Amino acid sequence: MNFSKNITYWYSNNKRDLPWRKTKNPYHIWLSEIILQQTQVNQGLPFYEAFVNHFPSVFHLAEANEAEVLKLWQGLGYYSRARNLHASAKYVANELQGVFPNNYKELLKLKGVGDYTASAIASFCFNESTAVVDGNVYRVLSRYFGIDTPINSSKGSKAFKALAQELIDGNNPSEYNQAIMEFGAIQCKPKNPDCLACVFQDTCVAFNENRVDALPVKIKSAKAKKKYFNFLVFISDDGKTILEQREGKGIWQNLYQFPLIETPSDISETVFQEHLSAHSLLKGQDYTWSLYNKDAIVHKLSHQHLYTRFWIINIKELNAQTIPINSIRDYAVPILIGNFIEEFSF
DNA sequence: AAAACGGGGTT
DNA sequence: AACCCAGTTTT
Repeated sequence: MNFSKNITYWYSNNKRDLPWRKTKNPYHIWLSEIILQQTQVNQGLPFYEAFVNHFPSVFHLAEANEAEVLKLWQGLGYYSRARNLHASAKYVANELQGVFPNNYKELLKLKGVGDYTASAIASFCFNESTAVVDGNVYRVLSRYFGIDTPINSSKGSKAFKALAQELIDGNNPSEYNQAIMEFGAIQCKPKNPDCLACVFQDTCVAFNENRVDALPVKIKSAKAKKKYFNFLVFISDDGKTILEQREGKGIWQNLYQFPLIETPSDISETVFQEHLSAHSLLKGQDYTWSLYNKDAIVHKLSHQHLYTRFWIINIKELNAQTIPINSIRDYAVPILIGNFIEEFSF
């Protein structure tokens, strides 16, 4: 029994029952793969159901507004995935008459579809023998073969892709690709893998050399930078507030937020008062304000730690583009804002 | 080659 | 606090 046969057999006995495993429809597989990028199955599952229900076909998705797509994506993170998903849906619907590309090379042309996702769709839907290499595959291969090349180096990504491609079962690339990922997800886990009940115990290099905990090797990323966000939650006497759409580069592109004052460090109420006095929206206006959260809310992204304060500003009238507070839940917002909206009694 | 890009779960 | 997740794109 070789590696591929063994792992495919393990899969047939241990795989989870997941909705995208009941279909070969490339639209559904594509949706699931984009949603699952850097996202655990349990987190992605409800979003997959929501997208399939809300957009039953690629044409429904293509005809939606980006705002609607972002709203449904709210809370899942990496919002470029949603923007690229929508752009690619338009491309498939309008340029390809709704017919998905049926091979790795053409799939790679879709925005948001890289090497992993193109390989996944090509193999799952069209039985093309292209190996997937995701975080699970890196872990399983580095341990089984005892490879300590950093998985996130360019040398490593090429080497592991080549190895995976050598190992793929050409007779059943779909099952094999899913098998090695599932094996990594539920048995050859990052921490406390179940080596004592592993079918590869005899031949796993890491297990036999006691190097399981040392593999895979990964180059450490830079520490997260701290940022200081002050959100201005305006409340007018006639029930309105202000939401602004984020634009340009950076986090949360095209999502909405309360007007933001970013400062180089955490600020006191005294310093905040100075910012407010200089604010264009409030020139010559009567208003009262209060700080919602005495301790900064720390919102942790992979590369930034956001120290956040919400400042409530009551004002008679707003001379700016406003929205009715009772429609605030229609807008796609970062979960940091969404949590505040749910928590705060307007 | 390195950094940017979210949010949630585990250890 | 560090690490990980069915990665991709930009710098």
